[in-house]
Amino acid sequence: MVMDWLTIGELSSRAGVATSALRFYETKGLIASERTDGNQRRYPRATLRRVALIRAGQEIGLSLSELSDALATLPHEKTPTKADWTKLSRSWRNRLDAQIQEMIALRDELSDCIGCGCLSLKSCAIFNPGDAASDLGTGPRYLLGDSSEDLVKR
Amino acid sequence: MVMDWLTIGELSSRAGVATSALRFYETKGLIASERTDGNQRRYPRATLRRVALIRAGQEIGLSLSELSDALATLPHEKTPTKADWTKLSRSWRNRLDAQIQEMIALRDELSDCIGCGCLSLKSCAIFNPGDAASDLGTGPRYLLGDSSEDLVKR
DNA sequence: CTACAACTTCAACTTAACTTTAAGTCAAGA
DNA sequence: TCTTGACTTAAAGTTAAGTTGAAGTTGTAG
Repeated sequence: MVMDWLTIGELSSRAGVATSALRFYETKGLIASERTDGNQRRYPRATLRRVALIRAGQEIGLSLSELSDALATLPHEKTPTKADWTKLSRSWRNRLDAQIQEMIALRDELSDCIGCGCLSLKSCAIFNPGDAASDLGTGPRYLLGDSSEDLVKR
Repeated sequence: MVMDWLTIGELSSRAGVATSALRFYETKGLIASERTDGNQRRYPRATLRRVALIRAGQEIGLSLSELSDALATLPHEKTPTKADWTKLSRSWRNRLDAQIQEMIALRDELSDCIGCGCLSLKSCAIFNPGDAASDLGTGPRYLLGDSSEDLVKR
């Protein structure tokens, strides 16, 4: 007795995602459903894989809005093709690679720091405002004209 | 004319952190200040380095509450010793190393995925609920008794 | 002594990704 | 038919790490 349409509860337990999250994804346009006469959601089976992609993408570090863009190219009612997936997974892997490179660079800087004991912060890349400022848009930023000299004195 | 105490504005521009953030850090106990007769904050010079440590720790991916624990061992009014810093930076590097290892594992799984085209998700570690569930406490989790079979059929 | 920049507190707002609650409707087994 | 459990919506709550704004006070240069 294979169901072609899943209730939100079925999708929830099979995909391992709370119903509230599924409704939330739907408001964001990440997934889509049809309605019964009684106004209840029914999801096509392909949504199962769509949700799996969302989870995988989040694992990689993608935000829902980024995922929204990525999934926009895939059909809602059909399982994505091999080509679809190859394209997606390749770009995700590249992203991961870049993230890994960044973290390795950070670790190497930190290793240098340990060596210098950070009693002379001047030589310590991790404390260098110039570097640290290239972070997220919001949050603390180093102001123009600042130098790490200030951290060094005394 | 070296000042031994910094106003919040001075600390802000020298550390590259907004005054609002500094007040916020103070409410969290990450930094501490004395007050003038007129109730204005004055920070000891060592706070400069403390804020630098906070920034560096955030860069590593630590939350403020984790940093709170880490900084709790350091004196507020004095520059940390070489031993203090060595201990801290070593543990941070280990943490970074672990993060890097996790990401490399994820990338390798994803690489396998690309190979298999993910038309047989069964062999695809990245879609495996058992793995994905070991994530953050909040957010979507895979429920007991689920298997990735559900994602595979059809 | 007067301006005015810099400071003060407190409360409300921001974003992401959901969860929780309230109040009510639908579906299905006994 | 009745009784549950599953579903519906809308609004409010959650956490992190701050930012913003309002209303008032302090410090200092001229």
